[in-house]
Amino acid sequence: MTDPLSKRRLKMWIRLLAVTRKAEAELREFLRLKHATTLPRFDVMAALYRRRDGVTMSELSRMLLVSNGNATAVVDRLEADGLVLRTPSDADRRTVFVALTPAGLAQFEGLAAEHEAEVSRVFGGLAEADLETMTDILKRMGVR
Amino acid sequence: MTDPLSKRRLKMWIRLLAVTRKAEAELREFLRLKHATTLPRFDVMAALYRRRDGVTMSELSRMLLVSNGNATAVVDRLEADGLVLRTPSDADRRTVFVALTPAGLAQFEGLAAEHEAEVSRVFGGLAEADLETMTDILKRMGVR
DNA sequence: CTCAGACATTTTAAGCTTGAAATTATTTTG
DNA sequence: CAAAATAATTTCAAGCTTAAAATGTCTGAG
Repeated sequence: MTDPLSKRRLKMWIRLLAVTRKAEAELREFLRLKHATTLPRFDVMAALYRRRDGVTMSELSRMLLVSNGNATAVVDRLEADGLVLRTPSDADRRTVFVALTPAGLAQFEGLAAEHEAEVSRVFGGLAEADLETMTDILKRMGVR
Repeated sequence: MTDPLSKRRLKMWIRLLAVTRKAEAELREFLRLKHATTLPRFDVMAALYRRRDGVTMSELSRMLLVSNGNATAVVDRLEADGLVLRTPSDADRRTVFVALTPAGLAQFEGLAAEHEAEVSRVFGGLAEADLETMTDILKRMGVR
């Protein structure tokens, strides 16, 4: 009666993908309507906020799990808007540090609290016990 | 000591996104290297396989949680490759049915088993109890 | 019957994303 | 030291994705 293991894994994956996409779509809409920005821009700014002293482009793309070409493009647009700044490294002239500008920091701080509230709303239907269990299992699933 | 609820929801979301992106990246690489295709193409073909008698463009984009413009673009490319076929509806000339061609069906059947094996590999590290728990909670989180 | 609104799809413009190639800089090693 | 390997970033072409506008079609209220 029970599906073979591989089929159950497949079904779990399909659900995982559906739930994630749904939540992503809601967050994207929130960022667009309420803050005229996008998820990739938010992700980059959040990474730069966590590492206030600056990160290299490579670190940034590793943190966000995106290609470095992608990081370049998003940072280009944020830089054009004056929200982030590139600074060449003195020690290694291949390396570039990226950091939030004061304007970027101010914008992000306004955004962060509302983003957290929105995430909380999106997952509001999830029972607290399930929340802890999920976090636990996801932790074990690791992002090595 | 414990974070407020909204912070815990945020942390869960960040982990959920990371795990999903990691798995997606592995599947994308698998499809590209072993089968010279992409995840969006696979997703469309899988949807058409599940509904062998054909679906409309609107149904397709709802099934995949993507915009209808997006569905149009992916179907365009699959159609150019002879893997899917559009058929105008007799009853309603606004409507178009999309279905796998025999070539598309053949390709997908070859793909599906290997895809399932790959998903199984990607989530191989997940204990069976955790797998069931995840599926359960994801089901409750619903994709209303 | 008609035409205003609803509906299904495509088109468009802009941004996102990727993998690969190109560029520039550093490090290793013969 | 010079050449080769490695590394960080950008550029490129192609495909993905979205929201909004455009196009063509249908339906029902008057």
